[in-house]
Amino acid sequence: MSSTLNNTLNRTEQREAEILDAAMNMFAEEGYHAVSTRKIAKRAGVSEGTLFNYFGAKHELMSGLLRAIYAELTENAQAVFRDISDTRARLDALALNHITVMSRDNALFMRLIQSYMNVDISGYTEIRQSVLHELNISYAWVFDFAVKEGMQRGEVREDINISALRDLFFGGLEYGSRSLFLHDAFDQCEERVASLVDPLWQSMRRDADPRAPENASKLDAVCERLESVATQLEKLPT
Amino acid sequence: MSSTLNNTLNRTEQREAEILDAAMNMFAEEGYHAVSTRKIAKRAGVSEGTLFNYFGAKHELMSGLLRAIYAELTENAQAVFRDISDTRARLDALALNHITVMSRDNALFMRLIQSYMNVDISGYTEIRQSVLHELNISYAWVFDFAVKEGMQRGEVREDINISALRDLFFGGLEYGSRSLFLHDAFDQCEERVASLVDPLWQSMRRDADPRAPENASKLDAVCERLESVATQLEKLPT
Amino acid sequence: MSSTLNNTLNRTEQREAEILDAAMNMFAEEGYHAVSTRKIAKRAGVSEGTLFNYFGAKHELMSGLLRAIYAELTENAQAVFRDISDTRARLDALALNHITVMSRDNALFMRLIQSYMNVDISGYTEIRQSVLHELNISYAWVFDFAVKEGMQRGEVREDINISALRDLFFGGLEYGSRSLFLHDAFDQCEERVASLVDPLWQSMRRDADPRAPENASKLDAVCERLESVATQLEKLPT
Amino acid sequence: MSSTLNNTLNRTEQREAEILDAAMNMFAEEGYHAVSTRKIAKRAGVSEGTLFNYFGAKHELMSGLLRAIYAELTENAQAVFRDISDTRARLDALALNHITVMSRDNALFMRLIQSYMNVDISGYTEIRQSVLHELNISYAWVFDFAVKEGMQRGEVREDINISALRDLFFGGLEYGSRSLFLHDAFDQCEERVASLVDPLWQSMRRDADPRAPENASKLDAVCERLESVATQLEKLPT
DNA sequence: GATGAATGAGCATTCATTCAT
DNA sequence: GATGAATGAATGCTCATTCAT
Repeated sequence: MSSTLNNTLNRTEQREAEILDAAMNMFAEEGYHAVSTRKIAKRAGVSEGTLFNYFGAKHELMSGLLRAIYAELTENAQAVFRDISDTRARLDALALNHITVMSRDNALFMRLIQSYMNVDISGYTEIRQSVLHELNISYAWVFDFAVKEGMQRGEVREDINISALRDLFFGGLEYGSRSLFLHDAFDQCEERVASLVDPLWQSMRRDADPRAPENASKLDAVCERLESVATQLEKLPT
Repeated sequence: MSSTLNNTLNRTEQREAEILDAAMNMFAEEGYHAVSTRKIAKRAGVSEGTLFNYFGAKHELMSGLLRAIYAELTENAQAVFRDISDTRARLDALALNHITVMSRDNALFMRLIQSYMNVDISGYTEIRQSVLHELNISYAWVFDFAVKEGMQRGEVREDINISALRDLFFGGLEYGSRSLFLHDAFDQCEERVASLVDPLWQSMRRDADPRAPENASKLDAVCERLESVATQLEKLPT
Repeated sequence: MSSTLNNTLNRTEQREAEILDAAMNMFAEEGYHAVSTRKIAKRAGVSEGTLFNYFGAKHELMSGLLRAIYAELTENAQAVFRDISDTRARLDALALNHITVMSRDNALFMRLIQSYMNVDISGYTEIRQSVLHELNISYAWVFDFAVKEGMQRGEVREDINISALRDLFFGGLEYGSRSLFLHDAFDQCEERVASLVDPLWQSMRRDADPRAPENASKLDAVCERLESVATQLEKLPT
Repeated sequence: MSSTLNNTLNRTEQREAEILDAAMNMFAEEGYHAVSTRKIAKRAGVSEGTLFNYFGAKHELMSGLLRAIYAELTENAQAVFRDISDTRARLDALALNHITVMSRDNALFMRLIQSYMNVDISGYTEIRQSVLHELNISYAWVFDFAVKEGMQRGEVREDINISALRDLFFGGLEYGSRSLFLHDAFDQCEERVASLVDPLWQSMRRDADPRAPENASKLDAVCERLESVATQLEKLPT
């Protein structure tokens, strides 16, 4: 994370990044509520007073963190759109980006998010105003954008339920990320990403499903046979 | 929840259910850390001492709750297997069950789960021993069971990545549930469930995908052709 | 202790003894404040309610215990007076009795006493009314009695400070007992008792100090010599 | 105690001393368990938070106190060794120091010690590691040092049981201190100290005991006799 | 006589936050 | 700008004791 947040700037920005970095690691390791501002300050090498000079409240550390992470996620996504134009390849790249960022620093990002639900939201009615929700919404755009461009290019069908596919996409990635973590299997990240994206892609792509090769070829065989029968019939004298 | 936990029993079981009920609602409304044992006791109409006589620690309220919910989920799943044998129909029913239980009582179950991640798990290394994880694992069986039986009956292909599909299934349901909540759209629960299950089902079912547009048009063409052939044949002198 | 407190009687006395026995062991092992009435009841195999039926308050368990122990101490002391008449031998026997009772059951009696200071006495002004003080006073009689009888028989000097010697006697035994405990040396109990009593005995016994044999015989020699010189001088014609 | 701990220092040391002072008095008056940190903080004029900023736990107040007291005891003892060289005089001075420190501030030091046994030690097996034990051991050196130097100078016999005498010394002082307290007799402190040390000194000193009454009267007789003889000799014609 | 569920005041300790220096 | 001592409300939990059954 250091490398991400600490891109050298002036002194105060440096400090801010150090504090955020410390908070990031500690929240991830122990959870939001288990970490005191005292400990964060100590780990960041500043006094408690200074910490509160930079971030007016503990929960602002959390928002700061989330913003930084979503910023990174979004930045990477933009690069994906710039560099890749095939829709399927874009989805793979977005998924890989998501799961990679979420899993970096010991695979603890999801912990942050989950911690935050309790911090930021003190009643479900408030969820709509939460920082997390706002970020989530604005980031979810990434999936929608890829899919809609795919439609325009004719790669993606128009009659899909985009909202359901989005939920499958992000939900699947979150669970998938957890699975990888639990099996210490981050080296299989790419295969897993492919396995997750594949079913979604099949259900949204315009072209025939190459996944039903058996049926397809059966159908082909039938058609062929039928064709020859028909041809023969047509040749018959009436 | 009340209706679920309070099936009349003896006095102490009644009490236990009342406390669990109060805890359930308050955790859901305000989050685990935001609710004190004091408040839970008051809401349950007992003294704090009594609360701790029933549940030795605050986090045991949480485990108690989770266990109760997973028990219900599992029980319902068993009914699904008993009453339905078609695999696709089973997946729909399991998904509906999941999303229904998760959403009941103000749609806050997911909140509980997420709260719990921070309670139960104070370092990621511990996740494997957590109550939540244990329950999750033992419940996830439900998806695997449906799929494997589907394979035995020849309804489901054998070459699927069951783990990835499972993550998509539960992750998608979790996000889907959140979406429904955010749009106050629980009345569209069934459609949404169908939309979520559909892509997964398409990618695992054995038969050709009738949805695949290419095949569909091919099939249409074949049918048309066949029709005309048949017509001609009928005109043949016998 | 069981054997001491449980001399079979009727049912309720039996119960009372069982509770006292449990309390004794637990107070000794963990200290008065570290043991709850719940735990004592459980160890004694009765309900909490029953415990309070027998002993109206927790601190009465303590008084009960102390009374039982002092009763035993006193009883043993009476046997000493009955069976032994030599004062030095009596002091040795009393000391041995004291240190033995104090050390029995894992050498934890002193723990009880010390615990009790804090229980019973909530201000130093109250010490005079405490059960412990009362028992202490009435038991301290044992030392005074031995010494005073020794005086009457001429074995003990009349000009001693009996109060100071008593403090040395009991204080020395308490510390001595602790020393034995700390060195796991209860097998050397008798030697230690002798070493403790000896200095006190020397300072109170009437007869010449056999410890200063050198000086004593020197004095005898001088006296003898002087006597003969004097006798000779008296015989001289003036 | 105020005078001892508050020797003006900087602000925080001052505060620390104030808290320790409050704790000292309250523990002494009411006992460790009967005093809450709330009350101590109030008496010290600080908030509870501050109290815990200075002393991380209640029991550290106790250790802090004990350390301060033993430090004073040890310091005074060193002065005794510096200023006095006669062994008997040293023992008297050490005893007076001990009983004075123990009795200061309402004669409650022993209360502290005894309280502490229960705080620090939750099973007898732990006694050896307790702060109190450690302090006790390191302070007991004071007696041993005096006695061993006495041996080197030939004032003290070599065949004594130093451990037994040490137990009599400290045990006697503890009980003696209690006696003085119970009789409101601290003005007789010095006589009492002499009475306590005397028996011990007699049993360890090298020279004959001039106190032995028998010898004394014999000596008186001899002196008388010698006087008369001398008188007669003076009358002799030279 | 025995039980054990219920009580609620009390406890040690934590923590985000402030503010004088 | 930085500090860190000070705060005090709040927290999870314990426990001796009571009393309806």
